[in-house]
Order: sequence, then C-alpha cells, then structure tokens
Amino acid sequence: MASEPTYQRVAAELRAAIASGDLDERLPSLAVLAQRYGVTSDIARSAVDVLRAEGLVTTRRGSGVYVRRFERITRRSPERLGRQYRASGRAVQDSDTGPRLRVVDIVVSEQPASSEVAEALGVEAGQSVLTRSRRFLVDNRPVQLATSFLPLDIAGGTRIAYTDAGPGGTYARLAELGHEPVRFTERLTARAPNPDEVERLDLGSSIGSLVLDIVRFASTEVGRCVEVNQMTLDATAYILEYDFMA
Amino acid sequence: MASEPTYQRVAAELRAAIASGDLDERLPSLAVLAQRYGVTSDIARSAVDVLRAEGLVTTRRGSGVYVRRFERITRRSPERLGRQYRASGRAVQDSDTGPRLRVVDIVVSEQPASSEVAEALGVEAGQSVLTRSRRFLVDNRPVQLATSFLPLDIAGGTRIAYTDAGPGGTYARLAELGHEPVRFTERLTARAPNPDEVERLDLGSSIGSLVLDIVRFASTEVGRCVEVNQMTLDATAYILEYDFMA
DNA sequence: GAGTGGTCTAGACCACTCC
DNA sequence: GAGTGGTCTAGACCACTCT
Repeated sequence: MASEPTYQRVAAELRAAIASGDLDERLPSLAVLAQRYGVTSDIARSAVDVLRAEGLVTTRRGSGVYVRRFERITRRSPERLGRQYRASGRAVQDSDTGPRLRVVDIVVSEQPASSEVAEALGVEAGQSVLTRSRRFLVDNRPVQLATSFLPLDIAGGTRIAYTDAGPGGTYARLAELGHEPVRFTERLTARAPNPDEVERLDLGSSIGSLVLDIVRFASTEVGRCVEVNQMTLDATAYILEYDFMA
Repeated sequence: MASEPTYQRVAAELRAAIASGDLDERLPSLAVLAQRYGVTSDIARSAVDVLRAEGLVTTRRGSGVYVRRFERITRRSPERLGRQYRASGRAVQDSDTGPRLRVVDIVVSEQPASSEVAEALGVEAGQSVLTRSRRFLVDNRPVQLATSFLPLDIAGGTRIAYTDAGPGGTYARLAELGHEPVRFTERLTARAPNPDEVERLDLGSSIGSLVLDIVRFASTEVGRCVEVNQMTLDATAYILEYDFMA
C-alpha cells in the first residue's frame, strides 16, 4: 500500500478519464474495473463511491454506473425572489433553470403544523395549515424536494390551494391577497439524507451523499410570516449565491 | 437480509444509543461492535461511516471512535458583517461563536492571484495579492479554513499585512483606509474535501464527508471589490442563516 | 506490545435490470 | 437468464495510538 489507498488511486484515474472525455455515458462494470485495476470488486465500488459523493457519477442497481454530465444550478438570492420575476408570470424557481425545469408530484393538503412551523406562522401547535409539496427535476434529474406551509386563514380556499397556483406562483397570489412577502430568512444546514430522500432524489445510497436542508421564512411588510418553505436539495446539484448589504 | 441493510440497522441502534445517552464519550471498538452485532468488523465500520457522515461521531486511527457532542454553529448573515460588531472590537467570526473560538495557523504572504481572484479584485492575472490564511477552532474542534485575498495597493504595508490585524479585524482596517466593505456576495457549494482539507479539518476520511465551500466577495460603496474570502467549512458543524429583502 | 481504525482479498449471495 | 450494482463474510495486513 502506497501512502494513498488503492481505491483513491482508482478513483483518481476514473476521475481523469471522465474529465478528459475518455469515459462518457457509462463506466465499465465493477467486475471489469476490478479486473482492469487488479482489485476486488468491493474496492472498485469504493472508488465509485468516491466519485458518486463528488456528483460525478450516478449508480443504478442492476444497470450500471453512469457519468453525470450536469452543470450545477446557480440559485441566486435575493434576485430570484424579486417582483420582476413574478410580474413576468414566472415562479421563483424558474429564474435559476428556465425551461430545463419540471415540477412534479405536486400534492396540496391540509396537515397539522409541526411546532416549528406553527410558531413561525403564529398558529396553535397541531392546528392544520395548508401544505404544498412538490419535486423539482432539471434535465430530468431530480434535484430538489420542497414543502410549503401557509396559514389557512390566508391561503385557504384561494388559488394557492390548487395544484396549479397560477402565473407567478404562490408568492404572486399572496401579493394579490395583500400579503406580499418582502423579507426572507433562509436557514441552511447540510445533513445526511433519509431513505425517502435517497429514493426521491435518486442519490443511489445514503452513504457518501449529503443534502442541503433549507428552511425559508417569508414575511410581509408588517412582519407577519406568511409562508414556511422546507427544501431539500441534492448537495451536488447547486451553487447557492447570496447577495446582501452590511 | 431484511429490506434494510445490516450496516444501516447497526447504525440506527448506535444512533439511538448515542441519542439516549447510553453511549457517551467513546464507542466500543470495532471488534467489539462486530462481535456484539454478529457482523464483520468491515460492516461495523460501514455503520460507523454512516454516523460520521452525519457528524455524530469522529474517528481517530489507532485510538477509537468518539461521540461528538457539539452544537452546530449558527452563522448569521448579514448581521455578522455589520458595523456594530467591528465597533466593539470584535472580528466577523466572533459574532457566531464568542469565546469558544480560536484562530490558529495564521499565515500572511504575497501570492500570485488565481484568475478568479484577479478578475474580482481587478488586477492582472498572476499578479501578487495579499493573502491571509487561517484556521478556526471552536471548542478545540477545527471547523473552518479561510483564505482572504486583498489588493496590495490597498492592504500592502498596513496593519492588514500583520498576523494580528487589530481590533475589529481586516474589515475595520479597510474601513479606516476609506474602503469600507458594504456589499457582499457569497457563493456556496457543497463538495467532497481534498486530502489536505480532510487533515486540517479532522474529517477522518474523505469518504462520506462533505465540506461547504464559500467564496465571499466584499465590495465598497463605489462598487470596488476589496476582498475575496475563500472559506471551507466542515458541513456538519454549521447552520447558515441568510436574511434578505425582495 | 497490545489494541485500534483503515484497507484489502477471495468468494458468496441478493435484488435488480435488460434482453 | 445473464449481467449488474449492493451487501456481507472470514481472514489478513498495515499504520497508528496508548501504555
């Protein structure tokens, strides 16, 4: 054993092959890699694990290891939440990705609020709030899960309670209702994905992958929090950009 | 094999034992864990890998597996960059952690700028810039590496070029020099750590751990970028909070 | 020197995909 | 059914820490 573990050496060679374009689309099978590099298939898998953690490849059980040609999505705040985007009929997320985006699995329901959400929205703990959950695909790759929570006394019975919230999205409707969000706080943590997130974000395995957990609180001019949005992002799919003044 | 892999089951039990306080300080050795759960030591290690990715434990080769009792650091922007912090003689990072913070390995030098830094600072590519690098420990745990780049025509020969930049830190000195930073852009990505970062941040292994890479551009009232700060954070050590208006 | 985490082998079985 | 990724065993060796 040199100072560097074998699986790191194999990973480095595969990384170079991907960067140079020698490997595109798909990698040789683990068995072939193992033979080629003179290692066990377990070690070949460890090498692939490294690349997967870097977002360079994605693995599909029973199928193969595939190269991920994917440019990270740049997600700009606060520009993306400005009025100009909504005015043109675009929702928040369009600003980052344009036509490559697809929103699927939209589910709207009323659910009891968690204590964190209840406190933020100013309702009794356990009381129902409007819940909008959905999944974002970019170039058919799932990159984000999101669930919004809104107080029923504002959003109940409005267009917001429909799966299609209309042009400009939820925030445009809130503005029309006299509750335009103008101030935002985003709280960001990196953590290991749970099994459900591994599946819905196509992360392959919980080992070696992390997600970014963002909770955004949206408040109106008068300081009322009118939406809590919990987002789970594939950590390798994004660049987050924040602009602010001292 | 049930639907859930064995190493996940073992990880779940260890996680519960840590949460309940049954395991504190230190875990039994891998050999003991292997025997107790009736698995190979390799599998016991996989379980520990899961916990390490979650930031629950840290491993020390030749020594043991240790429980990480650590509350995440909340890093608030833009408050932390405001004048009030500097006025009281505190530097930026103090706002998040107070007396638990230690800054070590401060190295100040002049280095040729990378193309990204050169472009931002408005100097010729390859020209020298002032470079301040340092490492942050909180409760003796390394949590962040940072390197600042400043143009020599502003910072050269000033207090900023000393390892101790004085009360209020670099930004206070820039303000005194008539180049107070007032506008900031932070660009954040999650990525796998390189071997140097694994060592300096005590991440144990590059497998299963991610870092947050933040590049901050600090600009003055007249729109000149006077500092680029590249930070590498242990992803499991932080909560990042951003406040902004639409 | 004893004990520990980290890496690796050779071989096995499983779940899954693709033809 | 053949091939693929994912998990697991039993045993080995190494680098390191702690005494």
